[in-house]
Amino acid sequence: MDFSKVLIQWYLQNDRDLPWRKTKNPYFVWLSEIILQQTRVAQGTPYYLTFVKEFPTVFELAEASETHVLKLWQGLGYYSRARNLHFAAKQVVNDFGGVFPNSYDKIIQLKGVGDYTASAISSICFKEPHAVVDGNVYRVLARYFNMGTAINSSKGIKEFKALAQELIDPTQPGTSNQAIMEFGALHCKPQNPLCDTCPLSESCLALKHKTIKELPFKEKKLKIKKRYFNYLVLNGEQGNTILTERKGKGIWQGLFEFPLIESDDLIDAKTIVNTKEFKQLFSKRASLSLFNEKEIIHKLSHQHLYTKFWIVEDEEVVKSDILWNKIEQYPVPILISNFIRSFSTKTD
DNA sequence: AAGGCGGGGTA
DNA sequence: TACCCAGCCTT
Repeated sequence: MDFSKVLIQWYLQNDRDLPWRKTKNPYFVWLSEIILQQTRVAQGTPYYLTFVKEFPTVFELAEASETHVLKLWQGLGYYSRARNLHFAAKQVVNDFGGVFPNSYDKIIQLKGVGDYTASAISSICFKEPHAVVDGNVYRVLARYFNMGTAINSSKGIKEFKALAQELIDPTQPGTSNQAIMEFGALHCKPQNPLCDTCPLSESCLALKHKTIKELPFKEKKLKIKKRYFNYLVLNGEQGNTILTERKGKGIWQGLFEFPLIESDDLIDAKTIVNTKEFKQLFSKRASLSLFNEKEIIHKLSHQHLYTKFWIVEDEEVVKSDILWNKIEQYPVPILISNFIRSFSTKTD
């Protein structure tokens, strides 16, 4: 039995019961694929259920506000996915007449859809023989064929895609694609793969050459940057505070946060009070107190945020129209969400 | 071709 | 701590 046949056989006996597998509606499959990009099934599943319920068709999603979409996405990370999802819903309505595109070439025109996602949707929903190559596929192929090519090099990307394309079962591309991914997720795992009970162990070259632990190979590691965030949290007498929306490039675009002063290093209250930003927002009689003695280190995949929350009391503050009891309407990063929870707990 | 983009699970 | 997760976009 050849490679794909073995995996499909394994898949039919071991597949998980996941909500998006109950449908071939491309809108739902698309939702699941975007949500699951760089995201574990366990983390993404509740978000999928929320989105399906809130936006039963692409029309509801297209007509929603971006803030609403981001609010439902809050906590899932990689927020450009949510903005692109919303944009793509409008593409489906405006460019495709509200009918979800039915081929790889059309699907990949949607914002936020690359080769992987277009291959997944077109194979699962429309039986087009496009092989998916996600993190699971890289791992399974690198090990089974003992391939040392870096999976994050342009050479590796082409090589693995071509190999996956050769191996796919063209008579059932959707099942074939899901089989190799599910096998990578559950059996040929990153750490401690289950080689003892592997249906491919007889012919797995990495197992034979004892290179399982080295594969798949990835080039270099990214360097983590340190940043220092000082949030100015107005604790207004009228139950009011200030939030601002992050715009432009960088992290958390479209999400809300308290007024932020970023510095090159840890700074004290006196330094903050003397900044232009602080003087613009608050009066001279404003008082400042540190909420967290030890800075909170919020870790993103590419930067560490050393964060202090400063509580500001100011009777004469001018621009403050956000009410604490409405603050949950705004999409905020987890860092801010965690603070709001501990702050409101403390002041209750 | 390289860098940016979250948050959480696992060992 | 280090790695990785149903990747994509911008420069």
